[in-house]
Amino acid sequence: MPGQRSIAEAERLAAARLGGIPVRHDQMAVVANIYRAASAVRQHLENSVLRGVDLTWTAFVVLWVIWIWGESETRHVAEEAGISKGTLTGVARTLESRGLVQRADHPTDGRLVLLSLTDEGEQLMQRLFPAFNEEESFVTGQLSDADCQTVAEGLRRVVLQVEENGEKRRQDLLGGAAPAPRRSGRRKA
Amino acid sequence: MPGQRSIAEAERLAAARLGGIPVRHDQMAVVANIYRAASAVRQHLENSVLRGVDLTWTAFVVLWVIWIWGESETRHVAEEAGISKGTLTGVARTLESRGLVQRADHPTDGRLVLLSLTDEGEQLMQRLFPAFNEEESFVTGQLSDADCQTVAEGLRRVVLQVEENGEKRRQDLLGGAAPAPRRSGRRKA
DNA sequence: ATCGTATAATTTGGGCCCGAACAATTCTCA
DNA sequence: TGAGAATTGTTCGGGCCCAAATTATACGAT
Repeated sequence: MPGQRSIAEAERLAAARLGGIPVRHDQMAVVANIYRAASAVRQHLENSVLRGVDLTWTAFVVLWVIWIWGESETRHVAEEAGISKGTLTGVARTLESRGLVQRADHPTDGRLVLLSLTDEGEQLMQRLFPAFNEEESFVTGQLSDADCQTVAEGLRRVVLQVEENGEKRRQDLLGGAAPAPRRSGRRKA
Repeated sequence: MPGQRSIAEAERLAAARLGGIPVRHDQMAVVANIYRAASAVRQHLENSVLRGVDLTWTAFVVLWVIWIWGESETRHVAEEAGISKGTLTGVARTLESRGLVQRADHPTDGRLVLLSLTDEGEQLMQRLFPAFNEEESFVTGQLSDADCQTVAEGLRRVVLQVEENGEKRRQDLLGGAAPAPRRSGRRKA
C-alpha cells in the first residue's frame, strides 16, 4: 500500500508534467483517496475476518445483501451488491456449492430466480457480522463519530452525483456518437 | 447502482436483525460508502474517458504511475498502483503489447525490470489526463473545494490507519495462530 | 569459491469482473 | 390471439486479482 507522501508527491509531479494545463487538485485527491481507501479496507477485511472462512469480499457482500433483505430476486442482489448480473451468477454458484445460499424459482414469474440463505449461511452471518463491524471500526479508528458522518456524507454525494447525472454526462461527452464497444467480450456467434 | 435510500434501509434492517448486538453505525456507513463511491467512480471513468481508448481502470492507473514517476522498477509501480506484483506482470504485458509501455533490464541488478512509457504512451497520457481530471471534477461536483479537502483528509486517515496498524491488528486477531491459507491458489508441485 | 539467504519478477490456480450475446418468459397492443 | 417488444438470468470471451510456488540474480559469510 503506497504511503500518503506519494500522493502529495504525485500531485506535484503531475502538475509539473502538465505544464500550463490547470489541474483540479482537490477533486483529484478525493478520487485518488477513495480508491486507495477502498483497496486498503478491502485488503484488511479479506485478510482478517474473511480469510478464516474462505470468503472473498464480493462473496461476503452478496451474503450480506441476502441476509439483510431476505429472499431476493437476483437482479436486486446484483444491484445492491454493486456487481453485474453476470458476475452474480458466478458468485451465487460458488456460494450455493458451499451450502450457504439456495436458489428457488419465482412462484408466478418464470424468468426470476430467488436467492436466500441456508441455515448454515444464516448462522455464518450471525457469527461473522459482529467481527466484520469490529474491523470497520478499526479501519476508521482515526476518525471520530462526527468525522465518520462527515466523510460518509461527502461520499454519499459522490455516489449520488454519478447515479443521478452520470448517464447524461456520458452521453454528452460522446456528443451523439455511439459508445465505443468493449474490445474484449463475447462476439456474435 | 444502488440508491442511498437502500444504505439507510440496510442499516436499519441490520440493526433489527442483530437484536441486542451493538452496531457501530457511523463506522459501517463510512466503509459502505467508500466501497460504493469507489465502484461508482470507477464505473463512470471506465465508461466515459477510458472506454474510447480501450483502457481498464487498472491499466490507466499503471500508465499514470509510470507517467508521473518516469521509468520505474516494477515493484515500485505495483506498490504505487495498489496491485500485486503478479497482477502487474499481466497488466504490463497487455500494455506492452499495445505499444504503450516498454520494459528494460536494470543496468546493474539483473533481477530488476524497468518500465517506461513509449512515445505513444506519453502522447496518450498527455491527451487523456485532462479528460480524466475533468471527470474527477464531475464526480465530485456536489462537493465544494473545502468539502473535497475534508473528505480526502478523512480517507487519508483510513488509509494511514490500515497501513500503519493493519498488520499488527491482523496478527492480534489471530492470537498467534498461523494465518489461514487461501483455499484457491497455486499448490506445491 | 561456494554455500546459504534475501530479494526480484514470473508463473500458476482458482476466482471475480464486465458487458455483449443468448435463451426463456412475460408483457403489450393491434 | 398472436406477433413483436421488453425483461430476466445465463453463457462466454478477454482481462484483472491475489498469494503461493517457482526461478533467477545478488550478496554475505565462511
